[in-house]
Amino acid sequence: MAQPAPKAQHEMRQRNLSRVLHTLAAGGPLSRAAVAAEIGLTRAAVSTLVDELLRGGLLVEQGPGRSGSVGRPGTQLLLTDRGPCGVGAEIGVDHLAVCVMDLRGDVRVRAVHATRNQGSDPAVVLHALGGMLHTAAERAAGLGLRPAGLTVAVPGLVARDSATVLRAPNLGWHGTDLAAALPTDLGRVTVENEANLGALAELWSAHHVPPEGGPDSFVHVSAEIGIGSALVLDGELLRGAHGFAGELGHLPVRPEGRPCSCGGRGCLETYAGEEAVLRAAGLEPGPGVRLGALTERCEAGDRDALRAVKQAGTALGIALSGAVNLLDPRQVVIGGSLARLAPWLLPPVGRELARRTAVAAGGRSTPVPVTASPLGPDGPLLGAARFAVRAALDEPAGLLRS
Amino acid sequence: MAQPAPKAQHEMRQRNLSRVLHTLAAGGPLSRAAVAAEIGLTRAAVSTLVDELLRGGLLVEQGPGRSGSVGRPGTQLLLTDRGPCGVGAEIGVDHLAVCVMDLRGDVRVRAVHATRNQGSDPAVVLHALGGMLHTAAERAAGLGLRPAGLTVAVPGLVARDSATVLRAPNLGWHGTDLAAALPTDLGRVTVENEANLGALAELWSAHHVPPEGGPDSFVHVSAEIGIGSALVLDGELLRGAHGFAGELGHLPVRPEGRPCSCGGRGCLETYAGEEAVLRAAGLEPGPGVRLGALTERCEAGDRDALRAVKQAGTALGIALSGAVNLLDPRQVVIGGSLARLAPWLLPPVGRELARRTAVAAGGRSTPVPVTASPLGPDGPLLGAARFAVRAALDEPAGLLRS
DNA sequence: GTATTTCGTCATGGCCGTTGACAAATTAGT
DNA sequence: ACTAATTTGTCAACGGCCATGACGAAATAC
Repeated sequence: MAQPAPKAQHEMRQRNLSRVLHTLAAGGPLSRAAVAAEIGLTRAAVSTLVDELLRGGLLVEQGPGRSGSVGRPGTQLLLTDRGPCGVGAEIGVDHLAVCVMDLRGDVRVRAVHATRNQGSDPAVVLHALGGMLHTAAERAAGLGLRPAGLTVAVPGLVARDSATVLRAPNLGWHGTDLAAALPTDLGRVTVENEANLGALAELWSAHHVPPEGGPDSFVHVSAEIGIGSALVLDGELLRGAHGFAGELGHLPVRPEGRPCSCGGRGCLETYAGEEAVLRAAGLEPGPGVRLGALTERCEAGDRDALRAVKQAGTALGIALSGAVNLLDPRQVVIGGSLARLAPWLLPPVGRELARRTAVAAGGRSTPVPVTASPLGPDGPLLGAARFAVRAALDEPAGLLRS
Repeated sequence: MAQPAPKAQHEMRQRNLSRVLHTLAAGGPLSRAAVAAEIGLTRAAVSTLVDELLRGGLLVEQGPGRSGSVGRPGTQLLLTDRGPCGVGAEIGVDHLAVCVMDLRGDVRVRAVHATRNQGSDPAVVLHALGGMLHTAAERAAGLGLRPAGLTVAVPGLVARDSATVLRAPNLGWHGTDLAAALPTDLGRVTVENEANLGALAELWSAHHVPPEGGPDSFVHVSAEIGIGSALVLDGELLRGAHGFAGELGHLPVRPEGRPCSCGGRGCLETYAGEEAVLRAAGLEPGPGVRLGALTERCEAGDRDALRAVKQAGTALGIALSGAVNLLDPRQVVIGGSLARLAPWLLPPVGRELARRTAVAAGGRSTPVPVTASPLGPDGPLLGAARFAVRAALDEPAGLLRS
């Protein structure tokens, strides 16, 4: 009674419109007939859907395209590069970043500011971010783009309402409602953990080829100051009952080992966290001394650095073998700023995984492949923007102009 | 062209029929109006759906029911206790079991045979099981029930096709196609890991109350000879990319500890597996000497037994804290034959979890609750039967008679 | 140049949920 | 006891949406 009963028919139409959009987003230019074959509707039905999307300005027609096969060539359909777009933002420990992505997935506007956000006042940071978003939106408007949604990547735990930062120790924020403090003219605001968005960027990126049978599953490891991970299982991000899933950094690696700030003992973070690794390499952690410095030393062949990374890799491998035994993912992806350490990190990780999962997981002959994400540190920002784009494609009704 | 294009309209109808059935399965007797309110359709639409299901013999009307509120009382609808039913079977290490469940979820026929299946010939065991299924189906027919599907619980890894047992070390089976070797007159045959079915039984059982906001997430621990677990995340069972998810027994607990049969070191199984615990308690593992014997000693206050269980609980707690940090479940459930050890197992498990996850998981004040499943060793069999029932309810088209 | 194949469109039809109204059955109030 | 109010289940009319089948259009194959 309260709400006017969701009309199952309209829902079906919306879903089919959305399926056309997603099919074109995934498969490049396609003809109506190809779309129909892909989503299992008839050509006639797809025609009406496409007409509606063309009139709404979400699709454009390219002239007849392919030849090489018999029959009349189809008119190629493409998502527009004008009109609605997604906006992504990233609040890092030492930078702010913003980018605007059109429906095709191309980044059209991008800006980064180096700032020091550790222990900062949320209001100040969010004001600065708001300014960046404002100028980015203006530049987008110059390209004929209008923002349809904003997604913000933060290095911390986000409540399941996707609006409030519960705990971001590296920023010093607790219980900050970002959605309320950011511009309202960019559409719905979604806040998400940066590791999660990095994993989604990996899942949705063009280089990522899903396995033959259905959606992918992988563990995506990243490291800002702590060690985080994101779990993509059957093509879906696992957020956890409270939104805390993926705390790889606190998997016990040596149960009675070093005490950890979390109150436990022997957590992965105390062996492979940034601070621990830097110390092991003989570097004094501090502002400016981050993983980048370690990477340089490794590239230079510094023995202490190499040894420290190897030890961290071993610890990471032990924790990951737990995750692999538990989740049976198709692969493990090293992303974020850790990706740059991959040349030295992957061998020990792979070694531990091979030791500890080969037979356990049912005698599979080849252990889980471990790869480094080519997106590297760009993952969270790109993932945020694409998250906004996909959210827009999910609701065509709100996008159709006129 | 090959297949006649799935008609999206029929699919909608099927889904709505199924939603009516599931609503009644979950919510006991309801009126048409109540069903309509529950699934968000109009009363008129639900009326046509219900008529179809009544004519098909899947529902029955009870006389007008509730009073106590104003207005005309609705005629109560109920799933039939005749007609289609689900069949569950369990192949254990030392028993075979079969049960028949009607659409309401009531067990109507049940049979257990003690047999020794360790290292057995699959053909012999499956022949015996086939005989039990045959007599169970006959008894079901006497009650007016006709089997609509069979689900088999096995203590081993099952391929993602849900038909083939890849590896069941306790039975000594490898690559056995069960679906092909069982009676074909019981409907579609599904094979599933017993731990997974135990977890689903827990998820679907009447005593299980889902959290206010959406579906539940939990880790369900069980132990046949090895230590297995099943992961229910957001109301869905996680099977893993190869069907091997939940191998809790091979999480590293002491990375350089005891060598494990899997080739790794310090796996949970080497500390908390049945054989390890029995030895630690001073019992010689062997046929007939199983966890039951240990339970008796604990009940009798045997110090060695109590100490062994406590140590196992500590190891289990360490492994589980890894799982909890990674997955952020709403609770941990101890099921299967382990449930009987719960009085002695839960304290050390809870202690380790409290130490190692309290702050890590974002400062939540109360650690994850750990409970014992009241279903105990019945879980897998009941889960199998209910799995078959739910599969039937998912496809009303195949159930409607005449 | 004709046959074949494929594409996109059109008119028709069927299915299905909604809308709005109505009779039936019960409770609340006088 | 009688009326008003409320809720239930049903019916007829309506509208939306996809399927069907046929058609012209545009390319290739022989």
